[in-house]
This record gives sequence, C-alpha cells and structure tokens, in this order.
Amino acid sequence: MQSSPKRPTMADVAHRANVSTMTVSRAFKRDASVSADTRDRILQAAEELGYVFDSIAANLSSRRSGFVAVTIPSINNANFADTVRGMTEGLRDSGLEILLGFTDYNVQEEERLVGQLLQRRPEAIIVTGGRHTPRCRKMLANAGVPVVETWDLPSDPIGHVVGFSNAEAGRLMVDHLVARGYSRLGFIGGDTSRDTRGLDRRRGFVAALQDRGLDVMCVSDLSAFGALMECLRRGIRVPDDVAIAGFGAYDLAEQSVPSITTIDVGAHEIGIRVAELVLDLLNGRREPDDRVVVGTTPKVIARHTA
Amino acid sequence: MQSSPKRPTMADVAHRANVSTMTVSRAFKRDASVSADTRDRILQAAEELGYVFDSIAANLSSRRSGFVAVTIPSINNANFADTVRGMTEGLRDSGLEILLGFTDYNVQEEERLVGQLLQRRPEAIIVTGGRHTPRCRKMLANAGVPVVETWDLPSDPIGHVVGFSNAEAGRLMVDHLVARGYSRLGFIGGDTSRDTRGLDRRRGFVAALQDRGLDVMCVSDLSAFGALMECLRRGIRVPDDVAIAGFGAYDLAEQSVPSITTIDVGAHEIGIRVAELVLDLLNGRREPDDRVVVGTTPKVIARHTA
DNA sequence: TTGAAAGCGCTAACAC
DNA sequence: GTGTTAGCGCTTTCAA
Repeated sequence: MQSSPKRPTMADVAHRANVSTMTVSRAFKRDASVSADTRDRILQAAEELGYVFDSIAANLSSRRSGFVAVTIPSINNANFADTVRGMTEGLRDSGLEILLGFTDYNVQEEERLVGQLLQRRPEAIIVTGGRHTPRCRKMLANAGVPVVETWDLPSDPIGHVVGFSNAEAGRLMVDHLVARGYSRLGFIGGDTSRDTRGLDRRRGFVAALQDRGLDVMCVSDLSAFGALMECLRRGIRVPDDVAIAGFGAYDLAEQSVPSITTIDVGAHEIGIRVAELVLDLLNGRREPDDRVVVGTTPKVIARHTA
Repeated sequence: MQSSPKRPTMADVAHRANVSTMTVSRAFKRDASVSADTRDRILQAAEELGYVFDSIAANLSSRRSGFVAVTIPSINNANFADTVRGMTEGLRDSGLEILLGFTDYNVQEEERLVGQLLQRRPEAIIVTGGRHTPRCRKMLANAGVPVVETWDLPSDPIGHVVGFSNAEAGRLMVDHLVARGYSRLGFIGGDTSRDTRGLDRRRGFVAALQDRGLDVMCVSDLSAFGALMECLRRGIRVPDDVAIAGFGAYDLAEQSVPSITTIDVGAHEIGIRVAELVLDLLNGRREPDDRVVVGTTPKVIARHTA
C-alpha cells in the first residue's frame, strides 16, 4: 500500500534543495531564521517529491505529541458534543489536536481508555466526570501532564476542574418547581448505575424534596421530550395536569410545543474554558501546580412545560 | 510537568528485570515467545517503575501508527455520530484507534484537516462525502493507504466507497409523497452551498418533482421537527393541511407527536461496514486495488406526518 | 526463547 | 542563516 518505492523523507527534500535536513525542518515550521529564498526552494522541492511531513518522527524527537486527550461518555449526546466543539474551537490555531475517546458511561472502560490514551503521550488529558476507578485516578495523577475533570465538581479533584455540581442542578430544579406551586415531584432517568452525573442530579433532586417533605412524581433529562409526547398522546395536559422539566438545554427543548423547561449547563462554554485553561497551563501563563477550579453555573430556563 | 526526574523507558524496565529491551518489547505485545516467568518479572518491574509504554516511539520504529483517520462535518449531528459509533464498535479489539476531525461542512477546512491528519500517518483514511477540493483529492489519492468515502456515491471515487446516493434519497421521498396524494411539494434546507449532501438530496427531490410537473411546498431534514412545531403553533393540521417529512431517522422523529415520516440511511451501519472494509484491507483479506463500493439503501419510514 | 546491532525520520543543542 | 552531531524510545532483523 506504500506509494511504490518509498515515501520521501526530509533528507530527500534536503538533497533536492541543496540544504541540510535541519534547514528543511526549519522551513517547515515557519522558523523565521530561514531566508525566504531558501524556504521557497525547499517547499518547491517538497512539492515535487510529494513529501509529507512525518509528525510521528517529529513527536518522538521533540517529545511533544501535539495531542490533547479527551474522554467523553458518548459521541451521541448533544451536550458532550457541544463541549468537544467548544474545545475544538478553543484549541484551533494552537497546533494542538484532540484525541477523542468514548467511555460508554463506564468507569472500567474509562480506565482502559485512559491507559491507552496516555501511551500516545498527550500534552494534557481531559476527562468527563469526577468519578474514576482507583487505578484510573492513579494513572491520571502520575501522567505528568495537566489533568482536567469536567462536568462535575469533585470534592477531591485529581488536578484541575471545569464544571458544576450535578446535585446542585437537581436542587435548582426542585426550587423552580416548588416556586411554581408543584408539590408532587418525581425523577425520570439517572437511575442507571453508570451515569454518575445523572445520579448526582437525582440525588440533589431527591434531597431537596426531602428537605421540603414533598411527594414524588416526574422530571427528566432528554426523556422530558418523550414524557411530554406521551402526555400528549394520553391527553394529559402539560403543564396543567403535570409539569415536565428536562436537563441540558437541547435545541429540541426550545423547538418543542409546548417548549420544555430545562437546565442549561453551558456545555459549549465548558469546552471553551477547558481549552483556555489547557493553553494557559501549557504556555506557562499559569503555574501547573496551582489547581484551578472553574465552577460553571447551571441555569434553569423556564419555559412552557413547568 | 514531567514526573520529576525522567520517564522510565523500556531500557529501565529491561535493566530492572535483567533482560534485554527486546524481551521487554516482546512481553508488552503479548508475544508468545517470552516465557511466562520472564514476562511476569518484566511486568512487575514495569509496574514498580511506573513505566508507560511510548507508542510514539513504537509507531516510528514499526512504521505503523495504529490510527485510522476519520473526518466528519460536525460532531453535533446524530447521524454522523452514529456512523462514528459504528466505526468505533467495528474497530474495537483491532488495535486501531480513531483519529477524528471535523470539517464544519467546508471543503477548504477538509483540505486543511486531511493534510494535517496525513502527517500522523494513519493506516487508512475515511472521509464523509465525495466532493473535495482538487488538492484534497490528490492528497488522498497519494496517501498510500486505503481511502474510503462515505455518505455518498461519487461517480468518480478516490478509493473505496460505503454510502448511498443523496439524490436518490430525495427522489425516494418524492415518490412516497406523491403516492400519498400530495402534489405541491417543497424542500426546506440543503440550500447552504456547503452541505453538498443536503444539496444532492434537494436536487434529487426537485428533479423528481420536475419529472412529474408538480409545484413546490415543504420538506426537510431535522428542521422537519421545527416545521412541524411551527404548524402546531399556527393551528395548521399535519398531515391534513400539510405533510412534513424529514431525513435521518433521528430518535426525535419517532418520539414526536405526530411522529415524523423520514428516511433512514443506516448511519450506524455505514460505520460498521466501513470498519469491516478497512480491517479486511489492512489484514490482506482483500486486495487494496480492488475498489469496493458498498451501496447502502436509504429507506422511507412512513409515519404520521406524511 | 533471548539478545545485539542498526535504524525509523525527525529535532535539540550547539557550532560557524 | 545554515550545518553538524547526537540522539528521541522503540522495533526490525539477524544470530545464537
């Protein structure tokens, strides 16, 4: 599958342009200390040879991979996708690429994934959530690069944090519902043992209910839409007979008729903030040792279902 | 940021376990030709030293990156996310990792991205769509690794193809609508110059209309939901006053009341098929030179809006 | 089953 | 502004 003979290397380009490989190397990283003339010759020689820069070799030599490793639970989730998009935007023009992995909401899988990602020598590693296996924590702590936990506010962070309290988000919604006069509240979702952030929101929700001595009835995440549609099918009036609130501020919740009351956690902004933090850390604008905790603030978006 | 002194290398592990680095290397890739006893010693030494395998060095030496490069237009799209998920599943246990990049529906950006990805020496490259800049086509054609175009059925493929005709998908929906007695059809979306697949669907749709001499009114993609909700707001009855059909078979379309007629293109299956193809190619189960075209078949899912 | 030697294709560090 | 030297940390290849 190799293009017939053998890929050209910098040495080939150097030879053709009558310079040393070092000069070729400089020309390719826009190092100012190459004369315009020389650079032109080099780039032309490279073009003629069909030379493609080999970053693996560059990475090994410079001991910089150019990667930021990122783990998210799933790619099929608009919230995490927004966060990754934020990171992508924030890292644009930094020369860093995102190496993305999916944990499938499973800490065992996360452990495996983190181990694998670290072998690629990322310059920073960003994980979703603050709960990990002991072995995973240890790997992260010993990685020797900045670690950022997101989408959570762990009490014992490994390194840096950009996120919010999921329990607090749950409480927030109870406050909202109670203020609207609802008194029999329930929670749909977040009961799988794997989505620990969903569980945290449920806990916060239930705890807030208990504080008030209220009953339980119905609230959810994306499933709010499913619940709403089911109510329509059954002729249950929303929000008159029952209120429904979601979580995540999906586009869908806004479009929906009636539009769905939800919590916006600023998923995209989390990504942006993470990127800023990582760049500050990597460029020495921030000391690696001062642990940064960026608390983002979930907000209730009051709409028509609650 | 380095763990104080210096990361341990294979040589350190070898030294501690009283073997050569070569034996350590073998132990780490579960090479059978290492005695169980020796391997145990090595793994223990590695554990004690906190050794982390450096795949960059391994990649350079073996000239295998372990990467499959993948470009998709956006991470915020359930369809492409499904495809990536399919690939992830299909490549699990193959030792290959996905290096994902986003083009933002922009062929210029795709060109830049492909250039960047190729520098990482992927073992195969998978791109979304069959339209690329000339320079991008050239890079792909000369990459020296399998190239797969997806989500399209280009007339002049670069390498392999796993996809479907977007124009055909457009026609399919016209057939469906006409069969249901609708005669004034329109198309919402696919008019940005960048989403060429959306445009193709529109073309197929319009071409099919012209074949029948019909008027134009309203059809869409995810926007079908938006259109539907707007109709509800205005008291327009769907599908009595107007029919609405979407594209992509999002969960939302099924949940929605009324549920939305749509086209399922088997996004997840595309990912699975791509992974199979790539593995066949890489393992020599298939000749790299026989161009494979896997045509997937979009299907209309008739529901309540049309 | 194990080891020695020779790189992989770049860049750091230092000359000039 | 450009070149030389010496690796980066692994694996390939060949021997034993």
